[in-house]
Amino acid sequence: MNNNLERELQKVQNDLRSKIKLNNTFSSEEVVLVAGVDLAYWTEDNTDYAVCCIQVLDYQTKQVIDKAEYTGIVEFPYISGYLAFRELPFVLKAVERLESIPDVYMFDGNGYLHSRHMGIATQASFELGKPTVGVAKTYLKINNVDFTMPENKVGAFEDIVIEDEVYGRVLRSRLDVKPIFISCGNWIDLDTATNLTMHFVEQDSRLPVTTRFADLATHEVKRRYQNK
DNA sequence: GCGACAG
DNA sequence: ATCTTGTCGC
Repeated sequence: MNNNLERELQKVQNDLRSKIKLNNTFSSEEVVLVAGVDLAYWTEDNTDYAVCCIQVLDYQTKQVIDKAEYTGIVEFPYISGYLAFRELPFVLKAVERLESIPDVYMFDGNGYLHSRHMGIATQASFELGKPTVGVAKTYLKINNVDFTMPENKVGAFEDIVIEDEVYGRVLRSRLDVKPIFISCGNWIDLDTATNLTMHFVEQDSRLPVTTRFADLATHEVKRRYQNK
C-alpha cells in the first residue's frame, strides 16, 4: 500500500494509544445492554457495498431488544491492521439509528490485540464513548509471535503475551471447536471481556450470540439487496 | 517469486 | 469479507 497513507494511518492510531484504559469503568451490575456489531460486503454494478448490522441484547434474557443497520458504498480498502478505517464509518451510521444506548459493544475483530493496540474495537471506543470488546475468529500475528493452543475444555484459555505485555487471549469457547481471540477494546479488563463473551456463547456457535446475530442480520440484508 | 494477510 | 458441494461426524 501507499507509504504516505500508511504513515498517516499509523499516526492516527499511535496518537490514540495513550488514551486506552484496560480497567473496568463500570460495575458489572450496570451492564444491561450488550451490542453485537458485524458487516457484510457485496458488489453490484462494479460498486462495492457494505452493510453494518447491530443487535442489542439484554444481558440477562439474551433477547434482542434493539437493532439497526446501515448500508452504503465502501470507500476504503481492506488493509490488514487498519480495519477500522474501512468499517467504522458504517458502524457509526448504524449506531445513530439505534433507539437504545448499549453499555458495551462487541466487535468482530481485535482490539488491544494489535501491533499498535489499535484494532477496530479499540479505535471504535473513542468514537462511541463506551466500553468495547474484540472477538476475532482468526489470529493476526503480532511481531512474529504465535499463540499457544488452549486445551480442549470449555473456558480454557492462553494469554497472548508479547514482550511481557498481555495483548489478548485465545479462548476455547466450545469443546472440539477452534478457539476464538478475545481482547480488550477499551474501558474494560480482559477477564471481564472473557466472561462477557462466554456468557453469550451458546451451543450453535463458538462466537457469542451478540456477534452471531449481527452476522446473520448482515447476511439477510445482503440477500435482500442482491435479490432486487 | 513466495508467504502473510482481523474482516 | 466473498466465491461454493459435498461430506464427515454427532
